[in-house]
Amino acid sequence: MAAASTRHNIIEIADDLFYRGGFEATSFADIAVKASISRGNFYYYFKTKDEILNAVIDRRLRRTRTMLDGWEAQAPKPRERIVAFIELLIANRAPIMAHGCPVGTLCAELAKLDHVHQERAAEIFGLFAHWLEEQFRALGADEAAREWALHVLAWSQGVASLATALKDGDFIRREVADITTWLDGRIASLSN
Amino acid sequence: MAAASTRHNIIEIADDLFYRGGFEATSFADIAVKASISRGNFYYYFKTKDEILNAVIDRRLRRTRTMLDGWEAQAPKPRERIVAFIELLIANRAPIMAHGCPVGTLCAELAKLDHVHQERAAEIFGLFAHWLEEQFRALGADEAAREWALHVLAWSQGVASLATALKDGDFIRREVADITTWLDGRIASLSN
DNA sequence: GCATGATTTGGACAATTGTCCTAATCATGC
DNA sequence: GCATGATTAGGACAATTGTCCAAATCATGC
Repeated sequence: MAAASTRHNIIEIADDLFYRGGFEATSFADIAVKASISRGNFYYYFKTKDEILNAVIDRRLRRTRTMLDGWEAQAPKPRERIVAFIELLIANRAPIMAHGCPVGTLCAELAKLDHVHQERAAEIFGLFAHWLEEQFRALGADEAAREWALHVLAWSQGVASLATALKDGDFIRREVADITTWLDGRIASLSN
Repeated sequence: MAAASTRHNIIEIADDLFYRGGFEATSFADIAVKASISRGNFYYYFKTKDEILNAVIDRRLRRTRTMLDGWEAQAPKPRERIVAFIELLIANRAPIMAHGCPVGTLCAELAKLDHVHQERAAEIFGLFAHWLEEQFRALGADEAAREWALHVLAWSQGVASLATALKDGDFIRREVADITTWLDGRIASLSN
């Protein structure tokens, strides 16, 4: 296999295992077995565990940007774009109930480990926050744009967190409906 | 030292280390060193790591009940009781920014580990949810009590989660103010 | 002050961890 | 078809993990 594709394959599998089992609990051996390569070959691509983590965070940053760009391309109205974000909770509710939000749980774990890459992981939140802020700004919310963006982000995180603990999928549906109602209320308040 | 107090001391230190560094990342050795006992003595009290985790969850459940009872004793009005819960976020904002919410992060980690005790840990959320529900019921919110209780809980979780990632203490203050405003809005809606 | 059980000690244990190395195998250009 | 560099394999390594044990020390009742 070409080097680039092997490398890509390792990152993809590490990404998935980090999400499902956590960063610390996932070993070199776990990734190597799942990627069907030897541990020695693994070392050829990544010298340390932090290097893989770094690559995984890079991948998530890239994929997040792609997803956000996709929503902008597909939905012309800012409201529909924000709704697309909120409904991620519904689309991913099975994995969320099993393993939580990929962003939130990684940030939480790295905070506990006091890991050097915790700020980089938090950048994924930064992407969402900035993008949501832009959407609210496009809706006409100038001063409140940042605040509302963080609010939507925090709300989603809370829903994911509680859904993981309580294993309640209906709760996600209800909260998503509430967030949407809140959003429309904000939008309505702008035209006054 | 008496056996009961040694045991209690171990649990107390394990509780703190689990919170600050996570369950998996905290080793028997870490706890033993911090508790100033030998690893052998540790084994005298707890045969497996799951046993300590179980004891720590028990302690957290007990302390949560005590805290909730305390709020009920100190504040006669349900609104003030709920506000006391919300303001936990402010009182504990330094540790929250460093290590997240003790309940949410433990539940998230145990979910990833697919740990047998994950339901027991989620019971701590259950205590808060049930207590908040009772307060809303006392305010006159019958049908909505459960929904509002879970909403407050999720909101708090989201604030903690984002504050940990962004290391933003002011964000906590703003969101706590928003939750309080929301609460008063709900209360006002009940008297109509 | 002796006997008994509770408590503590220090280390053994097999397994697993992240890291690192050497030798083999592969692909490619000439 | 040979030489060269990229890729892979397999295992060594010291450290750490959770678990477990036998022997020593302690406290207490008689």
